[in-house]
Amino acid sequence: MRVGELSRRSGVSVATIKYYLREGLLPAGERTGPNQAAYDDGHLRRLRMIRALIDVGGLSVVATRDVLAAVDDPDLPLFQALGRASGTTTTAPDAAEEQDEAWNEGERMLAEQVDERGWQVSAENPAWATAVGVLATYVRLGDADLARQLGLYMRTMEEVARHEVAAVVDRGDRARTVEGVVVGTVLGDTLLAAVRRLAQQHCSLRLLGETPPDPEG
Amino acid sequence: MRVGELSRRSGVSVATIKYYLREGLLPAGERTGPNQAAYDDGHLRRLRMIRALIDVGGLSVVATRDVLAAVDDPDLPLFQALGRASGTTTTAPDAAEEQDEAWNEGERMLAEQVDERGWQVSAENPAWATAVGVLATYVRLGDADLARQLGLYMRTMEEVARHEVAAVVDRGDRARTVEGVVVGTVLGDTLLAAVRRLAQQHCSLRLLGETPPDPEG
DNA sequence: CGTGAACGGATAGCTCTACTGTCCAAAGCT
DNA sequence: AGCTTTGGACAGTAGAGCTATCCGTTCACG
Repeated sequence: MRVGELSRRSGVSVATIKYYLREGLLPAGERTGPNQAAYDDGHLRRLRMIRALIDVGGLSVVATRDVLAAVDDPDLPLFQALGRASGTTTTAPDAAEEQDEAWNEGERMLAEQVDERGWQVSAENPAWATAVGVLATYVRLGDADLARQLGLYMRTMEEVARHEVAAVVDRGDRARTVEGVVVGTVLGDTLLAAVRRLAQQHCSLRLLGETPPDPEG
Repeated sequence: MRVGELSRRSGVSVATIKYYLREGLLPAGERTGPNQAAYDDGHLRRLRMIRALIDVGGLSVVATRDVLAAVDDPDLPLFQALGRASGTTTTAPDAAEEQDEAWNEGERMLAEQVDERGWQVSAENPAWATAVGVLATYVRLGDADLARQLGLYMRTMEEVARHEVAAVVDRGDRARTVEGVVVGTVLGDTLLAAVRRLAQQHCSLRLLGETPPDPEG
């Protein structure tokens, strides 16, 4: 198919498809002439993934490009492609921030918990800096007791991750597998956050007896 | 204190403080003359919160304004202020999207699980639409089996929410409590996502035996 | 074979967000 | 008195994410 059909079938405008081609999110079509190219179902699938990562996952165009590059790299260990994803999701802290007291306190908290739970993680994982940054922010805001939730978060996320990783091993096609992992991870963040809000509503109704927001009419 | 000191103590430039005042994120200082105003520690705390929500939580300026407005509204039930927060975090789906098959499928999945777990949540909660949107996206991408993780997510987030809600009830000052809840919820999303990445790395090393990314030198 | 739409490629322009800079007259400090 | 700072208004800026236009093919159809 050519770009017009790709546009019609994906719901993405031709101009935007051209933009994604320029930015390297979408691989070029197969050349069929000096200035003609053909696209296939792979391009269509890729395009739908791009829109999902951007619209639903909230990734930037650059982050999306990097994540997809990791998907396409056959040498990258599976979940490492994902560290890549998370690194592009959250902005890296500037060097200045890493030198203050709250940062050290946050890092201490995380290291302690990681050690206690016997997690095998590398400090190079961008998620490490992100987590420390959040904990440091709690400390700076004087809500350090919020950081006590860290143990709970680690316990529950370990269970989530165990299931997610287990659900992935039995697949065949690597490309499809990686795609599934990326989508599951990026969109999973959004889904988890939404489910958390629903759970909070449920639990606050249960425990605090706040009036339900439903006006019943 | 006046704006210069507020700037020095918060690390936010005077120009940006003026901008936040204009945009209604920061309440005006107490007038001490026709063109003079005084700010207090409350302003400083608020300013730090604004930076945390924007920089760490990833909220937009407008979303931050809305969340803070909910914090300031004494009539709003506690965790409903939060639904407000999540509503501004994720963009609402356009009406067109809600009419397609994948959307209905997603809504069916969520409703079934919510019913099964006996959750008391209202469909007006913006998190509902967000969750359905993610599930619908899974369906559209042909990764509907990812949606099977929904039960897992709901189970774990219920535990997280139960602890979070319980940790909140014993506080005294309502304003401080709401602040803590907002910070905990918004930054908690970021922290949970980062912890999930670390857990995924840990679990994938454990289960799949992928080589650790640490180059050891 | 002619003709009008669609194509790829390049480049310029647009809208929105989140600031940043400049100017002003009136305080404030010293 | 003289320099800085203030509150307030408003213009300008940089980057993100498209969108529009132009150009010289190329294709599809009569």
